[in-house]
Amino acid sequence: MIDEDLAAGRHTRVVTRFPPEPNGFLHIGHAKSICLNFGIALDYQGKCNLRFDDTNPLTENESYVRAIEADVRWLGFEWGATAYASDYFEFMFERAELLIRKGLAYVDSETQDEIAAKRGTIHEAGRAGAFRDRSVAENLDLFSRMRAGEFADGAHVLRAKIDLAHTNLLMRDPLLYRIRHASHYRRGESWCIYPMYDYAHPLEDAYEGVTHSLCSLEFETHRPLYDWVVRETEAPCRPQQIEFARLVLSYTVLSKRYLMQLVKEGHVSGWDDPRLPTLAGLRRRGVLPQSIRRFADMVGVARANSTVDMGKLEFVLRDDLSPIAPRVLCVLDPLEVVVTNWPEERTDWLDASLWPADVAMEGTRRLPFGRRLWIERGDFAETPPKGWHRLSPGAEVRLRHAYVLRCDAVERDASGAAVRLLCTADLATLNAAPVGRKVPGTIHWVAADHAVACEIRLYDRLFSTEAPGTDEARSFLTELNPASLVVMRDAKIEPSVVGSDPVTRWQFERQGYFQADPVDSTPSRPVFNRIVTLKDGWTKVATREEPAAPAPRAKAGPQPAQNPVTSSKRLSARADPTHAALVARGVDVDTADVLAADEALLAFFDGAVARSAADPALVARWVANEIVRETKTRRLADIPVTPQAFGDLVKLIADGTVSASAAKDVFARMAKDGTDPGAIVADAGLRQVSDASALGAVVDAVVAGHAADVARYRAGKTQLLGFFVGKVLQASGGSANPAMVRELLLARL
RNA sequence: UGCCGGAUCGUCUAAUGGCAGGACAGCAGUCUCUGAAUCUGCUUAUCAAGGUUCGAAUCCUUGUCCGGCAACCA
Repeated sequence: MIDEDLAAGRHTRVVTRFPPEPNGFLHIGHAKSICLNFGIALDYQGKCNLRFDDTNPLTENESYVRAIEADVRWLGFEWGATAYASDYFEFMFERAELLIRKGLAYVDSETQDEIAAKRGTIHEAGRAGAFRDRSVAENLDLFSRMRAGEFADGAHVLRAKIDLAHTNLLMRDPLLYRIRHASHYRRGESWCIYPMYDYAHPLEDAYEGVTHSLCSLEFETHRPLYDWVVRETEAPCRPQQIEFARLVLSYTVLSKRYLMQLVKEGHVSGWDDPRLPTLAGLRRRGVLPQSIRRFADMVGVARANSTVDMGKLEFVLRDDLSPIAPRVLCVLDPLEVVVTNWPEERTDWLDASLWPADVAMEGTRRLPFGRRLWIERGDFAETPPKGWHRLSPGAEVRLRHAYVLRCDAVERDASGAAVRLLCTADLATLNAAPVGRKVPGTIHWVAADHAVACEIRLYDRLFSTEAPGTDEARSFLTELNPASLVVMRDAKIEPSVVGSDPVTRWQFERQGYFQADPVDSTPSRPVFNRIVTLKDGWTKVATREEPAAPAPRAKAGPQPAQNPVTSSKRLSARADPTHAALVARGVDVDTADVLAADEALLAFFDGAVARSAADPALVARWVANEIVRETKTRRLADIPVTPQAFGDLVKLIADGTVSASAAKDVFARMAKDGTDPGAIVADAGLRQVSDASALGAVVDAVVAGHAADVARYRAGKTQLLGFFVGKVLQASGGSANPAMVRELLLARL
C-alpha cells in the first residue's frame, strides 16, 4: 500500500507515528504497533514520531510519559524530539475557529443528556438541537469565551456541523471541544477547553506531516470523520488513516482497563509484575527486547481479528535465549543424597562446560562434587511410572557432568516420605560411559557443602483460560491462574553463578531460562525469575494416558443449497416484469437478478446491447461482472466507459477478436482513462492469435524451457497446467487463444 | 435490526486470475551426559451455494457466521 502511494506520487517520504495516551503502561499489544510504525519508517527511510496523545487532563500524567519513553527505547527504537498533542492546542483552536467561520461548527449549549438523546439511534436519525443554527459571530464569541474560562464544565461544547441523519453515528455532529477546568500535567491551567480525539488526532497527524496513520480496527468507523477533519480544516497535509487488527494473546489480557484493575487491586505486584504482558513486566522477567520484536514480525499485520497463541511467544523466547544462555545447575526443590562411597571431607572440582555442543560458545566453570548432594525431589520416584528415566530404588542415573549414581536405600520420615537417599557413585564413569550397560537418564544436582541458597520465582501464564474476560457471566478475576507464581524459597544453586553479571540470562538445565530479579536479588540472597520453561516432552508423555482427546470439532457441513425462490430479495426481483423481459431475451436468471436490481445498470446494459449487436446474454454477463465490480468503489456515472464503448468491447469478444482474458485487460484500461477498446487492442497487440502452428511454437518453447516443471507435471502434479498456460499467455503478450493453448499443452504434456 | 469491517491448516499468516506456501503447535523417527536443542519425515486449510473464466482463495451474485459502532475517553 505504501509502495503504491509512493509510486503514485501521493507522498515523497513516509512519516508514521506511535501515539500513546500517557494514562497507563505499554503492553505487548502496543509493542506490535510500535514495531509496525517504527518498522515501516525504517524500511522506507522515513521517520516515526513518538507523540503523546494528551488531550484529557483528568487521566494523564508525567510518570506515564517517562515509563512509555523508557519502554519504547528498551524495545530498541529511536525517535527525534518527543511530541505532545498538547503542544498543538493553539493550532487546533485556530482550526476550530476556521470551521466555525465556514459554518461547519457550532457551540451547543444543551446538556450531555439532551445531546445524547437527540443523536438518535442506529435505526433513527438524530434531531437538531436548539443551538444548531447559531450565527457565526455568536459561535465565535461563545467559543472564545469558552476558552477564556467564562463557563463551567459542561455548559457548552463545540460540535461539528455535519449531518444528523448520517448512517454513521459518529458523523452526527460529533463533539470537537469540551470544557474541562482541570490542571493538565504539561499545560497547567493555561487551557480549560480540550479537544476530543476525533478532532485532535487528525490534526496532530497533519501537523507533523504524518503520511500513514496506523490505528486499530475499532477506529474504522472513525475514518470518514478523520477525513472530514483533515479536509475541512484545510490541514497542511493529507494523512491517511489505515486500520489493522490489534493483538490479542491467549491466556492473558491486554486491555487497559483489566490491566489497571489487576494492578490497582493488588492481584499482581505492580505494573512490572513479571506475569503481566506489560513491557515493564516482560523486561523485569528477563525477556529480551529482540524477542518482542521478532514476535511482532511473526504475528504479522492483518485486518482480521485473531488471537495469537501464547505458545508462539514462548517459542521465540526460548529460541532467542538458547544461544546466549550459559547452562548451569540449580535444584529447585532439594532432596538430600549421600554418596556412601565418597569420603566425608573430600571435594573434587570438576570442569564443566557452560555450553552444549550445538551452541557455538566456549567456556567452562568449576563444579564442586562432594559426599552430600542435592537433587530435584521430582527426579526421584519410589515406584517409577513406565518410561521413567530418572532415579528410583536400585536404578541408575547420570549426574550431569559427574558420575553415574545408583540408589541403594531410602531413608524416610514418620509419614513415610523420602528424606535422604543413600547412593553409590560409579567412580569409573567421570567423562566416561558406564561399562556394560546403558544409563537412560541424566539429572541435575548441586553439592550440598558448596550450594548457595536462593529464591526462585516460577512464573506461569497469568490466566488459566485461553480467552480471559470474554465470559460476560463472570469476572475475569475468577479466571486467574492460582499457580501463576510459585516461589521456591529453598532452592540450591551452584556457586559459580553468584557474583556474575546480573543481566546474564541463564539456563538452569532441565528447568528453563532464568535471570536475577533486578529489584529483589542481592548477593547474599539471590533471587531468580523464570523467563520461560524448557519444552517438556516428559510431562506430555506422562499425562498422555488420559482418555483420548475428543474428535476435532465437527466441520460445518455443506450448507443447504440455496433455493432461489426462498430468497425474498430475489423473489421480489423476479416478480418484476423487467426481470422477465431480460430472461426472455436470453439472459440467465442469476445475471438478470443483478441487472434488474439497478436501473442505471440496466440502462447501461441496454446501451451496450444496442451498440454491440451481440448476444444480450453475453453483454449481460460482462456488465454483471466487470461493470458491477467498478461500481463497488465509485458510481456508475463516474466510470469513464460509455455503454457504447463497452458495447464495442463485447463485440470484439463476441467475434473472437480478443480473448476473454485479454478483454479484461482492455477493460481495466478503459475503466482507468476511457480509451476506446479498439485502440487499446491495436496498441497493446492483443488481437487474439488462434493460429495453431504459431501457438504451437510458443508452447514448445515454454515446455522446453521448464523441464523440471514438466517432469513434475508428468509425475502427477496436474495443477501445473495453469502455470504453463500462464507462461504461454505471457510469452504471447496476452494475445494467445487460451482454450487453444490449453489443448496444445495437453497434447504436448 | 441501520452502517462499517472480516472469514485460508488446531493457531497466526502468505499467494499481479496461473504449483494453496511459511511459522507455531501436533505426530513419527534420529541423536543425546539437558526427556531440551539439533536433524529427518509426516498430518492438517481456502465459510456455503451458484455464476464468470482455458483456469477462481482471488472477480460477480446470494446466503451463513463473526467483530466493531449510539462516552463531554482514546
